[in-house]
Amino acid sequence: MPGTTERDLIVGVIQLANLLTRRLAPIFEKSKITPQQWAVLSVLGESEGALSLAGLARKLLVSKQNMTGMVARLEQLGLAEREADPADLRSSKVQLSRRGRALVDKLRPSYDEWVRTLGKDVSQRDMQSLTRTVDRLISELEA
Amino acid sequence: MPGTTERDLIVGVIQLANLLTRRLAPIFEKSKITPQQWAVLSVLGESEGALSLAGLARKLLVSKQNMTGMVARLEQLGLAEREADPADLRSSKVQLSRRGRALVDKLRPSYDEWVRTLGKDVSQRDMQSLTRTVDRLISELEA
DNA sequence: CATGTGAGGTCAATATATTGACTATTCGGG
DNA sequence: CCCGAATAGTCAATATATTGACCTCACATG
Repeated sequence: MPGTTERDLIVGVIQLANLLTRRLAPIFEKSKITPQQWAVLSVLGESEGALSLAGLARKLLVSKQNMTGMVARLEQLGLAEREADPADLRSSKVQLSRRGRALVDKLRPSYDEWVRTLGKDVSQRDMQSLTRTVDRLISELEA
Repeated sequence: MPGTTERDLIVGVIQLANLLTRRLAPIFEKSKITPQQWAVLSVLGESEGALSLAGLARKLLVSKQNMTGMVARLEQLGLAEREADPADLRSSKVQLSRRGRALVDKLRPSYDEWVRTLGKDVSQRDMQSLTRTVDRLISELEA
């Protein structure tokens, strides 16, 4: 088959992740946040009460060191707040600031709409299959 | 459904990409290269003749600025070589060095084996569906 | 053949992400 | 009760990735 550039699944997933980030960025650009920052804010918005930094890192499957920086930047932007955890002197609790909450509420509809539009060239069945398989592979690789 | 933490497809794909990179790293660690460097070397290994930096960037769907750095590091490692393109004074051609070629040949089997083992908890049908849908979404987002 | 557009490449700034190394605190078992 | 192991967090180094700004060269159109 001449001309068929076999795209490796691994390379494909990494490229797709980069492309998603790139295409998503304009939605958040006016609010001066990045898609990854959105992911953190979104988790914070859905969590009852505050989360520890390590808890956030586990939920988003990134290293705690990475989360240290992410939260520091969100704090810098005035979107998240940290306070000491009285029950554990090592730990701190992170939560949305009032501005952070307002931003999440404001951006949520645009984000959801973008995600809905995403698979427009792909059948709903294939999109559901994709989500399921991605979750399975994540579980496999986490173990 | 209490306890069901809906994982967003976008977030899932990004997490999967990060996990794949993390789990793949040990294969390349002894050779002092990263999974992304492997991707570049692999493309160079399969291409007839040399590729321009911009051509490499297009093939791997990253910015030319990123590719500048990637190739510089591969050159630093003695795995790739650049030479001026006589047909275009702006451009240069990148190709594997002898050491680079040897490294690709050496690592190829381990990489292929790792990829084959990847979907062991997932049916072959779902893996093929995944590959197809990832490619479709990439096309959609590239447009 | 001159000029403007666009393509190839680099550099700088910044965000994301990893690991390694370290401190401080918690917690379980002897 | 105390001590070693595990957990929470930080800092530093490095790779990946983006955009913006800029230079050089190619090429088409007038």
